[in-house]
Amino acid sequence: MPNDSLQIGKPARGSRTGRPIMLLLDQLGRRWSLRILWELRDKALNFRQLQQACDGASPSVLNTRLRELRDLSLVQHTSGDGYELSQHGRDLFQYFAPLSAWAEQWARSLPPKE
Amino acid sequence: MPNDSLQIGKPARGSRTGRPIMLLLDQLGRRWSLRILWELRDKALNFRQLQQACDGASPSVLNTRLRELRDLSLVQHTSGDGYELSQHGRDLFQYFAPLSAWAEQWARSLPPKE
DNA sequence: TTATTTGCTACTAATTTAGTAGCTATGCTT
DNA sequence: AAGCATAGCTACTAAATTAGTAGCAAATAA
Repeated sequence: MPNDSLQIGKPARGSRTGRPIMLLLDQLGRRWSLRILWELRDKALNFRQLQQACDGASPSVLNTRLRELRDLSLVQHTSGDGYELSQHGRDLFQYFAPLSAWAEQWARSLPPKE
Repeated sequence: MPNDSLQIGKPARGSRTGRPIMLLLDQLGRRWSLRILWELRDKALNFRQLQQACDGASPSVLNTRLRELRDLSLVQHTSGDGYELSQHGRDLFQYFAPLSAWAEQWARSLPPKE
């Protein structure tokens, strides 16, 4: 089982530097990463609940993404409640929390049919 | 030329709702999206400069991504300077600006070799 | 013991992205 | 005007990622 998780120091996919911000942008740019953090924002979800919350994302990608996010200490798996944001995950989420409101405004200003 | 850009109201890839936040998370979860916004954060870059800044991302994806981001009014193409963040793009970037510093802290706290 | 739930793994198909080449339009420069 | 350079791509194939479906093993519940 190959582990393709990102690592500090080890350059991210398509980045030669390995700088933390690049690592982060790379990870968040992988499909379902942001969504997972979003769905776990205020409650733990078990694997299948999370899968549903993510519109039925396939278990293989979801599992891969969860492994990566756990490796990066953004998500953790508890025995009782399933998956939840770790302390780092919650810290990070602070920055994204306002995005929902922002997106509503933004969307209203977009030209229709687009 | 098929246009696969995301649209408000039209559900995002893998989302049935079409809610703006889902649209946004979907777009930002596409490869190079976040990176492009990041690289354009404080200066305009022309196509090839942007390509270099993005570690040589292939022109085909880059162009696709730029088209999507332009459709979503996050990036704009000026005749003189190339690509730059639009007003919306700059607004959005505000939320990401602190991530670099955050990522540095986060990285330090990660277990080594991981 | 049997059934359910949970967290996956395995596999193939489809889609996305990478990588490379090169075309077109525009603007120099000579 | 002819040639060269630059910018913004398009086209194409190959590789990698993600989707979609089936189902298994361990833990829990009945």
